[in-house]
Amino acid sequence: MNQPLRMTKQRAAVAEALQVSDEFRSAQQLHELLRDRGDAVGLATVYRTLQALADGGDVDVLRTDDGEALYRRCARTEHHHHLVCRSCGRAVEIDGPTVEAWAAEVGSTHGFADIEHTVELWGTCAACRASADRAS
Amino acid sequence: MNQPLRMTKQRAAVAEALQVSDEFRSAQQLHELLRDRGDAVGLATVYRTLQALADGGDVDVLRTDDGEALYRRCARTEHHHHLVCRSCGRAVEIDGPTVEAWAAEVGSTHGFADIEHTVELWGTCAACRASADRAS
DNA sequence: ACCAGAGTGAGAATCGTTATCATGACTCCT
DNA sequence: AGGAGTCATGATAACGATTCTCACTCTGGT
Ligand SMILES: [Mn+2]
Ligand SMILES: [Mn+2]
Ligand SMILES: [Zn+2]
Ligand SMILES: [Zn+2]
Repeated sequence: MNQPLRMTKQRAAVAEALQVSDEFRSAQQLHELLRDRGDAVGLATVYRTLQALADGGDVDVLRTDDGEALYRRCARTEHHHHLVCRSCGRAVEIDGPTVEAWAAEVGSTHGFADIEHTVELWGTCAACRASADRAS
Repeated sequence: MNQPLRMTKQRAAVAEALQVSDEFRSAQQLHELLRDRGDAVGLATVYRTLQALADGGDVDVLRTDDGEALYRRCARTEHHHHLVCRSCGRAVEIDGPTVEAWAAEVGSTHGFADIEHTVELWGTCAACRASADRAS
């Protein structure tokens, strides 16, 4: 039922690139990153691989304010949320202890089913704040 | 400094369309809706108007899982969140009493500044559930 | 009525993402 | 090793949402 999912050097390269950085990256950023590093991989393959990883729950995906998808290999595989730096993508994994229950309750209270929730925090990390100061 | 913002029949039509429905709608949906209703408005104008309304805080914007922007004129103008039906866009305005404080705290704890948060709940409303049953 | 300038809209241009499809790589069998 | 069958890749075309252009049309104030 499930395709074998072969391990190719391309897929390995994409996975590697994700391991390395702790930041959320777009498909295109990863594509460039790989090109620069020498492990050129077709853009289409980058997208395909990311999608596969996302479907398998191996990478987290979130959307920028303007709709661009960002990917990150998180340390934790269980459900969690993020505090992401708007300018560099650096992210911290966080829990919303109360949020989980609250979401489910609010949902059923209003007669909705199959509730899912989106909870992401955005901010500017200390490092980016520092370099912004330097530039002013 | 701020342009006058003239009232044209197009802007009125878009605003009207938003008043009417209680559901989150995409720019294109609104465009069609207006065309059908007789008040044809150029797609570009629909986008421009929605953007202006959003900037002015008069409509709320949220992003679909696949990045499409949805707009809704909410009853409340203060900060709030939504429980949205995945299939019809119907939405309920909700508060995340604890969430607000939690978000700010988590942010500063990790050295992030200018914290913003995204909290949206998705589900299937009772009405859509009913019509889904009927179809099976 | 008149005019300066904001607003409009058809269509071109962007841009992220997905679909095609011919070519290449891998697996398994003989 | 040789070959069939299958999955994967990648250049490129296609898409879909959104934005940009720019010539033309209104609005609002005098
Ligand atoms: Mn959660
Ligand atoms: Mn909030
Ligand atoms: Zn940063
Ligand atoms: Zn519904």
